[in-house]
Amino acid sequence: MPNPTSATSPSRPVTGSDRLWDSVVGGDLAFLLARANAVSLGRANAVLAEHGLKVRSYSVLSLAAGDSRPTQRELSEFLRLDPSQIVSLIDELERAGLVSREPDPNDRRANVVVVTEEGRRVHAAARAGAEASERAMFGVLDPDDHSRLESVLRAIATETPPAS
Amino acid sequence: MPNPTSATSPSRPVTGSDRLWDSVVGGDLAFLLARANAVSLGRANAVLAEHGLKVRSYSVLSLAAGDSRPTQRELSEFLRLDPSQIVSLIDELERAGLVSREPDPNDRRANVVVVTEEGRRVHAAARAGAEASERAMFGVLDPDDHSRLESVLRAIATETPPAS
DNA sequence: TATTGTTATACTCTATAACTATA
DNA sequence: TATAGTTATAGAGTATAACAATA
Repeated sequence: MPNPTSATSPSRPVTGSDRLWDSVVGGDLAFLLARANAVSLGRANAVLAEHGLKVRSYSVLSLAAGDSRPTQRELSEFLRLDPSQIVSLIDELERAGLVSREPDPNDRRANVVVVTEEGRRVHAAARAGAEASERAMFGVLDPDDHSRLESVLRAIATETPPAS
Repeated sequence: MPNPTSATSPSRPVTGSDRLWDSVVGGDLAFLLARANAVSLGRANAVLAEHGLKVRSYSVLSLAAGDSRPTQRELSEFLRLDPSQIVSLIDELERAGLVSREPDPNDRRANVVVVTEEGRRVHAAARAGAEASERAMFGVLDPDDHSRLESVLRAIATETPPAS
């Protein structure tokens, strides 16, 4: 399979390194996945920065805004982040007045994360931006391809991690 | 769309955080992309570790093994890593005797990275492992879905990065 | 004894700037 | 004046262990 960039992105200034696409890694799905993710992450962070958020804090805010009253432990499991990282993310969101910690009535060890009114407003605005950015990347897909991509990614994403 | 993990990964122990899939992020393509990439990266690193490599060093080794004699600058551009990161990656590979730096006859400022015989052997073995691991993840796709996924990812991956 | 949130620490990654030798 | 490789450094991100309160 010959140089794919020249076919898919003809307007981009061609650099000398484009010839390296003709290598093993160039056709590697894992490599493309990493690349695509980097682009996606960069765009999302750029959009979210306008709302004082990053992908991480936006994820936590979204989950809090879902009114499911997650505990920090649940956030940690779901986002696959260490509990200590959740602490700093919530500290940050709490300082910004977007969420607050409430004691879990079922377990006095646990905190439950709830969104504030301000948090709801910021989340709504940030979500609109994030979705627009997502449409800019994935919107070209017809609904069929879109749902196919979603199910493929979900299948990989929900595979149990390497049994270490 | 209700809890997808229970549908796609029924054997995984169900944790309390699975209920959070019913949130905005749960259906977010960017989120799924990040997850899928994390899984893919983790598996690749686990496999490559058996050969003393990581994804980064394997990529450099692969490009060197492609006999295209890339300069460090080209590797930096292609892999989107800072030139200084390429330096340490090549230092590492050179110490392990897998690649060597040769002066570029066309430009005395530049080095060209070439694979050694030992590097070729290690690369062949590592590549076999990496491809097996890739088949374990993506092999379930029929050829049609496989090429569709490849073209979608490539399209996103080769988009020009956010015009900062 | 085990678990939740927390703190502290160290280690990897990433980004930036400066320097040299060439162009 | 600009570019290739290198070095140094600081920041972000990540992983680990320990601790107090609670289960």
